[in-house]
Parts: sequence; C-alpha cells; structure tokens
Amino acid sequence: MAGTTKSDLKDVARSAGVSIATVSRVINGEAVVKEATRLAVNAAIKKLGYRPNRAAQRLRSTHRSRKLIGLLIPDIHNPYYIDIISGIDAYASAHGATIIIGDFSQDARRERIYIDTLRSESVDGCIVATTPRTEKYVESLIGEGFPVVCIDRELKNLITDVVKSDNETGAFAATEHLIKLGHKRIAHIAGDLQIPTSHERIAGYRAAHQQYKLRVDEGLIISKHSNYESGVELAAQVLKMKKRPTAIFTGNNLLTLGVLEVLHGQGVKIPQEIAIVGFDDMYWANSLNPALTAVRQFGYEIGHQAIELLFKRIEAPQRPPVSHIVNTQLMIRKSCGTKS
Amino acid sequence: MAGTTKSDLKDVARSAGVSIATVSRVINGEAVVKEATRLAVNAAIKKLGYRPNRAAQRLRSTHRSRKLIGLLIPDIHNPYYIDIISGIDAYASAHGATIIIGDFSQDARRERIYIDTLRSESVDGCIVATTPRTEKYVESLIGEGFPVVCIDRELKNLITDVVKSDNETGAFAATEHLIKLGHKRIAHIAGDLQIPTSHERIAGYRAAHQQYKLRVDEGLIISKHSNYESGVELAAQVLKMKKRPTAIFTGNNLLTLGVLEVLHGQGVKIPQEIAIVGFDDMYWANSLNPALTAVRQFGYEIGHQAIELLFKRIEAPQRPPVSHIVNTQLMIRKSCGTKS
DNA sequence: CGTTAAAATGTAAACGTTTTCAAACATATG
DNA sequence: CATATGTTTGAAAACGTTTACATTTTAACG
Repeated sequence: MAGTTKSDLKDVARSAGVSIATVSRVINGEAVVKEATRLAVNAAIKKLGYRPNRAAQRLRSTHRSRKLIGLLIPDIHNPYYIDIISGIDAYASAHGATIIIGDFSQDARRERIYIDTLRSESVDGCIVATTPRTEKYVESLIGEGFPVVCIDRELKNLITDVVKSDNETGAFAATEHLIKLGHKRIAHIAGDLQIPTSHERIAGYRAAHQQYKLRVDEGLIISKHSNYESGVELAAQVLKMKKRPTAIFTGNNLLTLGVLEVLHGQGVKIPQEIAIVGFDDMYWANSLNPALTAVRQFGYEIGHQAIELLFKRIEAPQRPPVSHIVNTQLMIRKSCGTKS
Repeated sequence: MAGTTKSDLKDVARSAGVSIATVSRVINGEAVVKEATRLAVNAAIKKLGYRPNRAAQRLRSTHRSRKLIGLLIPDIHNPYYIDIISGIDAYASAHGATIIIGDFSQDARRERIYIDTLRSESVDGCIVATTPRTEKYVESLIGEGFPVVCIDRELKNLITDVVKSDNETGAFAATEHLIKLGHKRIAHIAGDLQIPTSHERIAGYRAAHQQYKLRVDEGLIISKHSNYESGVELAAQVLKMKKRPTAIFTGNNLLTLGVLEVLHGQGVKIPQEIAIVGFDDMYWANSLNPALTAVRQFGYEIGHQAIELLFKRIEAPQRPPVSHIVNTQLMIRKSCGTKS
C-alpha cells in the first residue's frame, strides 16, 4: 500500500534505520550494500511509496544531463512535417535527447505561448519552421544567444543555420514534366505568398516555362493560404476559367488534397481532362486514384540534418551558420498521364 | 556575445554587482526590482549567456505551476494519433502545460528508452497507448505511483483511467452498412491480433453478421500487422480468393490505404467490383477516388478527455479509475455505392 | 586475542535555484 | 529633524538528492 503523502530519502532512511546515503546507494544500485540492509531499505521504500525526486537527482548528479530540444511546427497535420519530426525524433532518441513539440496550428497567440514555454522549460535549443508572424520573436530568441536551427525557410534579418529543400529545382522539375508531356496551359496553385517557400516554387515554375520558351500566363498563378480549404477554393476557381488549363501544379500537399476533392467531386477525369502534379509526396500517394505524381521532399533527412546541426551549434555557439539544401525528387506516377 | 562556459546565478550576481536573490527576482519578474538594477542584471545575463538550470528551479520552486506531460504514441504517421495529439496539445497549452512526445514507431527498444526519459525528465504524468510489448513496463510505472492515463486500450493486469472509442459499435455500423447494401461476402482485414482493439472490431463485425442472420466465413477475417504494408499484402490475398468477396472492411486507416493501393493498382473498380469501408476517417477522405466511407473516431475529443483525466489524477492520485468510451460515427460517402 | 584489510555505513558538503526574513535605503509626513 | 511608511536589496535557509571522505563494522589471518 503506497503512502499517500510523498516521502523523502530521509523518511525512508528513518524507517529503515539507516542513513540517507545508504538509501541512495540502494536506489542507484551501484555501491556494495549488505544484502540485509538492501532488503530493509527496499521494504521501507515500498512501504512508504517513495519515489525519488528527479529534479533533485538531476541537480546533484554529475552525469551530463540529457538534452531537451524544442520543436516548433506550423501544422502537425501536414504529413511533410511528420516526416521531419520522425527524422528529428530518431536522432534525438538515439542520442538520449528529449524533444518537446509545439504545434501552433496557424495560431499566432499559441505560437508565442509555446516559445515562452520552451524558454521556461529551458530547452537546450530548438528547431523552428517560422511563419511570418513569429519571425521577430524567433529572432529575439536568437539574439539572447539561444541555439536555433531553422527548417524550411530562413529568417529575414538574421543568418542562422538552416535546412531546406531545393524548392526551385523541385518546382522546375514538376513543371518541366508537365511541359514535356505537351501541356501548355499549366495552372499553379501556390501556397501563402507571405511564405518565401511559395515564391521559390513559383520561381521554379517560371524558370521551366522560360527554358521551354513558354509564356507564363500570370492569371494561372493563384494563391490564398497554404491549407486544404484554399486548395478547394482555388481548384474551383481553376475549373471556372474560360480557357481551362490542362494541368495543375499544386504548391504543397494540403493544397493537392483540396484540389483532388474538387476534381473528384465534379467528376473531372485525371489525367485525361486535367493532369496534376503536387509539391510534397505522401507515403500513400499510391492509394490515390490515379496515383499521384509529386515532388518528394526528404523530410526525414531534413529533420535529421537539422538536429545534427543544432547539436553542433549547442556545442559551439560561435560557429559560423551554415545552410543545407536538400535535393528533391520527382516521383512520376499516373496523375499526369504518359507521353505517347 | 554569449559566454562559452555555463554560468551561475552567482556569476551573474557578481558581474552585476548585486546578490543572487536580486538576480533571481529579475529572472522571475515577480518582485519589484528597481529599473536600473534590472537593466544591469539583464545586461550581465546577456553578457554571460546565462541560462537558469531547470532542475534547480524545479527542485526549489514550491508552486511548480507548469506541468510537464509525457505522451507515448505508437506511430506518429497515423493520422488518428495526430488528432489525439492535437486534442491533448490544445488543452495542454491552454493550461500552461508542456508535452513531451515520444513516437516509438513500432520499436520496443526505443519505447523503453522513452519511458526512461520521461521518468528522468520528471514529467508529472503521462498518456500512453500501450503496445503488447510495453504493457509490463507501463504497469510497473503505475506501480511506482506514476499518474498514467491510457488511450485506445486498457492494460491487462491493472485498472487505470482509460479513454477509447466504442470499437465494437463502430465496427458493427460499418459492417451493417455493407450488409444493408446487399453484400453477403464481406472480408475483414483486421489489425494486429495482439492488440485488443482489433478483437473488439472483429467482434463488431461478427455481431452485425449475427444480427442479420449471416454466417461468418472465418476465412474472410484475415490479419497480420496494423500497418500499410499489411494492408497491401492482405488485399492481394483477398483478390486471390476463389470466391472473391464483394466488400472489404478494413481495421484501421493504414490498412485502408494499403488496400487502396492494391485495388487501384490492379484496376479493381470501387465500389462496383469491390466496396470498401474503413475504420478511421481521414480529413482527406474526400480526396480519395471514390470518396471513402469510414468509421470516424473522434481523436481530438479522445485526446482532450485523456489529458483532462490525467490532470485530475495528478491532483488526486487516489481517485478511482474511470473509463470513457467515446462514440464513433459512420461517415457515408461513395466507396460502398448506394442501395438502389 | 590482536592486528589489519576490506566491506559497509554514516557525515556533511555540494548542486543551483527560490524564498523568508530582516536590513538598508528612500520618501513622505508631522 | 525625527518618525513612519514603503520600496529594494541581501543573507541565509531551504529543496531532495549524490558523493567524497571519514568512520565503523566485519572478516581474515597469524
């Protein structure tokens, strides 16, 4: 029967008739303790329902404490970020670090609360995918000497470690794929224009047009936010265009899914009536019908590199910031049809 | 320029020419400190790159206001768990609590490492979805008096707080839907049989058959693991059956996606050749083609209730355990066709 | 039995904070 | 100027452990 009031080492020691040092030794199992006393102490521990105070243990222990890493993610529902989290988590748990995740789902207030929380839990460093809203906040964090690694996008006013995909090249490949298949009117449903990533992808879309001597119809580049709902809304807009595009290139996976809902809902045949290629692959891209052709970002790899960088920065706060650009890969499946 | 060696309150105090008490007050922002000294102290903090030791803070602080909650999730790639996390996270951040997430992706070793980590970070309690492998471990945790709330499934040998879906009723509704549509040979691709949840869903499947006086063909209930790959493997198996079923009921969303990959890959028409209903809805169920009919679990709600329960248990460790059963809802879309 | 080494235990000093209490200082009042 | 009142500060005692060091007990041996 565990006791109801929390007890001390001292209580246990008294109850077992030994000193607190002995109790400590029993608990840590290190030093040689006489069998009889060990039994007595363990009995006392059980009787009192004693549990060591981790904070105190941690404070006193010489053993280097485990690292605590904060993670700020804009939207945990986005499969891409899940991959990133996996990558970070795998490395962290392999190195005895713990991660605290903050998903601030498009909510500025919560985002700030989280940053404060991270600070008050005194994490050793954090990995963030900033939004325009939190940029200043994160910058001030760095100003305080806080180790931070950015993923997905860099900060405007500050040079930091950053790990991101090669968005422009990825978007180029997607668009090029469509062009080579003979498409001339390709709509681009882009993500939120406040996010640099969106612009990089638009740039890739433009570059492909330029390379293949195709004029970009500015009216074909549309955007609102980066979420599912915007995909729905903008897809409807595309379908209503007087000269309907023969293909759509979507700026991220949430937009892709929203677009697909509309296309299927209206019975538009893919790829016969409209081809589609999305930025962001999904592990279940083959479960879509038709299987989705998409630009794969190596989220796991990005997460892995980010935390590796963060560890290095924690060790050496003064080291010059680096940026890692991770390649993307066009996964060709069925949603764009075939050449012949 | 942040210092490179870690510094004390004492160091800061010396550098700012005040006592450690004053520095502490500045840091906690509570007591009234003269503006001039506050500035001086903050300057010293910045200069030395000082960061408080959270173990010491925790140890000394009486009003340990912010709770630290551990979360043990079997697979962060499963959208259902993401919903649960969202629910927990929302409540937590509204109550100034922080959550530490451990995704142990089907890996027993990491699972144990995580439990140890949670313990050493001195979390105030945790929410777990146990796997057969970790059950004993979690039980011993509870034995130590650790506040734990289970989601999805209860423990075998111990009564705890638990929040879960009404699996049997949900599975019943899905199967009944199929039966009412005229299906008589319904395959059930179940999840891992080591997980109680799988059995509850199978029970629902059976109950529907019984209610409608249909014999259950045991050969139609197949299972392996609960993941995507098993969905792929078992779907292929279904397609090869001599008397091919006219419908499939899948035991969870990963299985559903795996099954869809195979069905689409082989050009099987849904729902004309085979109807499908899945356990677990997904926010992009409408992006599938045809839109997926599925049993919705209210993951967000489950997460919310779980953490509420956990808070209560932390406050009152001796309160009798309760279990909350959350209803499910059959979301009828297009993957089963219509009656007429 | 006396001596010595080894084993087991105890004492007390950390660990880095917060917090109580009292002292010092400032300001206003008579 | 003395006193009262408030505002800032500092000294030192916690918090619950681990651990270096000292001490006691036990075992071993001649």
